[in-house]
Amino acid sequence: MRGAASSCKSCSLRTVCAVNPDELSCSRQMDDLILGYRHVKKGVALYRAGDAFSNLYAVRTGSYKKVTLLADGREQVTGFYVSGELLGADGIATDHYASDVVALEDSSVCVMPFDLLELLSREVKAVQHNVFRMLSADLVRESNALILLGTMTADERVAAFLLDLSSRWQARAYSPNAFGLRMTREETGSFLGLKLETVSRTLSRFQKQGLIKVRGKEVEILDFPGLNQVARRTV
Amino acid sequence: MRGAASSCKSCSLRTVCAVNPDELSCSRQMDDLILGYRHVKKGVALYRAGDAFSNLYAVRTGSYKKVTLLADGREQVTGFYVSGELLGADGIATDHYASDVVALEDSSVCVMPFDLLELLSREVKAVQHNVFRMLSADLVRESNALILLGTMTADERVAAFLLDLSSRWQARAYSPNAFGLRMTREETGSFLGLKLETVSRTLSRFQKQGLIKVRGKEVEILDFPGLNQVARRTV
DNA sequence: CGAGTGTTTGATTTCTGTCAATGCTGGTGG
DNA sequence: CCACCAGCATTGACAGAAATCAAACACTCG
Repeated sequence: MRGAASSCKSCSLRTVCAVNPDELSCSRQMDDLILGYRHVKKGVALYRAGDAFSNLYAVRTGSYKKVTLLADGREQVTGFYVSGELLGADGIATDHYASDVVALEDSSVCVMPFDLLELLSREVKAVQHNVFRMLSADLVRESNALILLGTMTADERVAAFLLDLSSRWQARAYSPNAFGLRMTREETGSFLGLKLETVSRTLSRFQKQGLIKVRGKEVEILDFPGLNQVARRTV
Repeated sequence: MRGAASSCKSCSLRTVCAVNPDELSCSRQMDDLILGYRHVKKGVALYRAGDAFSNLYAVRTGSYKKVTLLADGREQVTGFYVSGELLGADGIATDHYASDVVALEDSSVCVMPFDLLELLSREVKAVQHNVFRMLSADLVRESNALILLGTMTADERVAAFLLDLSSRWQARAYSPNAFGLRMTREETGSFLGLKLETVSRTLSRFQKQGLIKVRGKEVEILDFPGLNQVARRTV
């Protein structure tokens, strides 16, 4: 467990926090912003729906699922988050978080007290701009998820899901060809608006078609153009 | 067409712009912010995906649909917007709008140049806080739409849709019992992830069940508890 | 090594989409 | 003012995709 004294200069999220990672004056101020790290064990909630809102979080390590609950107990995974992504923005509107965020593996976050972030946003234009951009990017991400759920078939959803994961790993300098799914088939299905059996069947069929190789949670993409075609994207 | 000189004091959106509508100093500053009004004829786009981002818009009168396009030409309605609601936030992330927004009837918006909004946000804490809240509220709204598309049956979607419209009309001091749908069955279906025939059938069945009365675009809710039950909400 | 969770696969059902025909309504122009 | 037209809505019959129910299998973690 790292202390609050850790510097943002060593944080892989500097590019998230600062518009320009070379902009030292900014990242120095980010040091004031990051209260510290918080480690979250697999299966444990970073926060729960209804908790009083006070912090935004930036994923440092590991991965998380965001789960939204219905009144009748049904729940849906509304997002997966990996390093560099922002958590907690759904709490700003009502001063209470609107969802549960649970670690899919042992993970950690940077803790950013929102009042400090507001303060810093007022002082440093670049920080303000970046906070707005992060919130807006969240909106765009959710819009894309809406399209996925609203207009796509099961095949298209699974293909798009794999390609999305691939590009996110690539953006983090990991292999876009082979990666481990952190989530179960059920969680994947919940996110994609499908049942776990459908996800499993679809992955199996993709394998038969030579598009991918699956073995449990390990996935390898063998045919990107083919998968893109299934997802009906223009490469 | 009103000019830029119009005052926010006479704008129905003051409660959106200012945290506290009585806070005159704030609303005076909002006058500087609102560049002016823009009228949008039925069927005309307020902005299109890819347009350079420069303004946020607050709906003054009328109603709008937000449409997101897929690469292959398919499109989905990702939201309906009425007075007091915020448009354009999806453009912040990339400096280009990510969707089309089209007026469903002759409508108007307040134009808020984003750079001015950023400036004012840095100067006035209350404005900053409110902008964050509006963006966050957008996120929560989209999360709810995700749940609708991800876990609900056709009946539940249509019931939830009617109840959502009802509460939005009520919040604007219109009758929550009877209102006119501004959107076609096809647009409704696109938003709900259903085909227009399914929407039509479901509405007809709800009417047979005595839950609502439909006549074309006119809807009257006869049995709120019943409709809530169909939507599987806790009143 | 065993228990329990997670995954795969199969058989069947159900819901929603698709295709098709008809009807309504509001706007336009003669 | 009325008739016509085009877009929108309703309804029916049928097909198809994904859910459900069910069983067996594979990991992984004590």
